[in-house]
Amino acid sequence: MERGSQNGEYDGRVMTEEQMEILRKQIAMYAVICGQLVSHESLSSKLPVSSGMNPTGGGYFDSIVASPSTYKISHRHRWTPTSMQLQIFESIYEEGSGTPKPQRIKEIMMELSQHGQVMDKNVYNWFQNRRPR
Amino acid sequence: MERGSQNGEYDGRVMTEEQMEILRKQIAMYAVICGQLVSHESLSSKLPVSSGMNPTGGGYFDSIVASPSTYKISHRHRWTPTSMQLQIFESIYEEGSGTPKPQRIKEIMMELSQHGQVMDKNVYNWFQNRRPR
DNA sequence: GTATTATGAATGAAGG
DNA sequence: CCTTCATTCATAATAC
Repeated sequence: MERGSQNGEYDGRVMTEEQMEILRKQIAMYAVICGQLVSHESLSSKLPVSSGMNPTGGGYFDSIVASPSTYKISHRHRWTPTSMQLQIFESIYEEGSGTPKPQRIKEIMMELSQHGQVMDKNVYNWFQNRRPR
Repeated sequence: MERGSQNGEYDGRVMTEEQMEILRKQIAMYAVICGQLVSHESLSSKLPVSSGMNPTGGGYFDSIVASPSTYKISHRHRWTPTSMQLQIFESIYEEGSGTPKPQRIKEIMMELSQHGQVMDKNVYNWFQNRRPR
């Protein structure tokens, strides 16, 4: 569907088919590895893939991003509101009543999307986080 | 359609942010599972088990997190399922309809406790939270 | 380039 | 169930 932008100034939602293919392969590889590990859990043998994953609690995306450098899809893992969106957020926040209802969230999202890409969840999270901090 | 451009337009977009998120979660989960299984093979004595260890109630990833020395893990205030428990949760969730009855909760808790400390309430909460999110 | 801070996001738990 | 709050984790932004 339309995402409300006429200016193409964001690139966070772009994924090429090459990148999708990498993801597919990674998932397939993990599936195979897990299957093998579950089946032969007691038959310890060295895994060929330890470089591909980062079990030390770190990045989800590292192994994806760590692919060939021709990808322009920079590290836009996390949404950041534009300054205009922030102003709107703040003014709505001022007028009241905590975290808006889902219907209201949707409306706010629609308004914000005039000023940059945004999803319902982003709006929800913003209000959830705004109050305590 | 041409889609060879690397100039910053999104003409090659074939995947939405939501879809990317799903893939990302899949990969993350596999990474955790693999990490857990690998640890289990080589460091089986360090796995959190039900034998009364881990009084803070969280198996968490302690066995796979090569914990940064500066981070204090000792007090974990909220329960976190181990990856093995998560697998069990998910498979039960797949076959089931909604939140289980108290008796069933108890059974599930017993099974899960083979893989880390857990209480009835944790199981209940997990099923309560699983659907909306 | 590395360390720190601010804040987006995920999720366990409580309340209605 | 659904909504709300608290805690924690991850990371973009910033300071060093």
